[in-house]
Amino acid sequence: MDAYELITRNAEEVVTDEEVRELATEPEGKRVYVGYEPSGVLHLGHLLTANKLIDLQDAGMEVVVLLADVHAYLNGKGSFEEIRETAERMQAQFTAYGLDEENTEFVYGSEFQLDEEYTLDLHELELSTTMNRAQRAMAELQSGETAKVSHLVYPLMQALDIEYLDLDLAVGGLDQRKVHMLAREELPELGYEARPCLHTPIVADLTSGEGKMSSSEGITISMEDSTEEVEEKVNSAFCPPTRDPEDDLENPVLELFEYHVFPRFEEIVVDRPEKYGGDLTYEAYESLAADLESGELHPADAKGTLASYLDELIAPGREKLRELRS
RNA sequence: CCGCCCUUAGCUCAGACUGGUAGAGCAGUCGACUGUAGAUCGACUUGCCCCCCGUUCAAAUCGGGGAGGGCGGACCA
Repeated sequence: MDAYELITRNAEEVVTDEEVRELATEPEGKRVYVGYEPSGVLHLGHLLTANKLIDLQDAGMEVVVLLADVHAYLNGKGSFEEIRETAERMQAQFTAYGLDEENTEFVYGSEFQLDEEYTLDLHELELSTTMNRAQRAMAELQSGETAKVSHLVYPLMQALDIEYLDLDLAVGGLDQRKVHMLAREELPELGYEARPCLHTPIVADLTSGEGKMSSSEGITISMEDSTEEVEEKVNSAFCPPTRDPEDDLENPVLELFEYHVFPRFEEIVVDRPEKYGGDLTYEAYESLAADLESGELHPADAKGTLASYLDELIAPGREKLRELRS
């Protein structure tokens, strides 16, 4: 797999392709980032972008993880002390998950977002951005919630972070695209360079298969789930025996294979009783999806396999969490 | 500062005028059927009715006070 392919695999959107191709010609030392509001326990949503960071790391890029404590504060997530505590746990889980500790720079937002220069740039952005635009860019706002001033400042800071962290590429879920577009539009106004960005897909809800829904509602698998809980959750997932369900629905089991399992394992073995045909081995998502479609692979076997690989992925983080808590 | 509206199940809301301690839909849980899930049947669960005080035999409901949330208050139309 060449650098461009590795950088963009499983990406839902790349803005712009030309700019990212340019980065891919010389990925070494290029700085990329994802910002996360500190959370005590990582879930699949976090891990999806983390997978992309691992890809980028493998491509030779320098990964920056922003532990966005100031953003969390602006979003009403508690005191700085509480937020810092969860941020520390988050960092530990990321490294347990597989982000290379040597080559990952973990940065707290408060380390630079309170500096005078940053603040003045922020005010300049406030001056040139309408409330309407800022609110539409604010991905972390609960639907139905009415925005506080802090919620409008939030995306503007995200835009500035891209400059202040000296990045070459911004990464995030597709829900971040409006912020990134805001950044691309506004940074040049401040005399800074617009950076390319790359968006990961939003995986469908596990139980309903509804796509593009907020990841905060519904069941998700997290670092603190036990093996049994992972099995239960995966087993209760929506999984018609096809890769392309009707009515705008997705097959979340296949999506988890595609975005979470195949990127992290060389080969996937389906442990299947002789009665149903014995074990199956896959090296690529495509062949597994095709087998599910054809009926060669039964959803129940796919689920059992998915659960065990997901469990393997979260096991180190689960262990780390247990250490931290004792 | 002033005015209006809202607050009842996890969610969206009925119920208030005509007091008798709560309902629907969705969600959820459990079965049946499928070698998974869903769909479909069948059963079931859920409540400081925002808080306090008062009236009353009796208050989600009436009166007073308070809290939280939403919207509005120049001109123009």
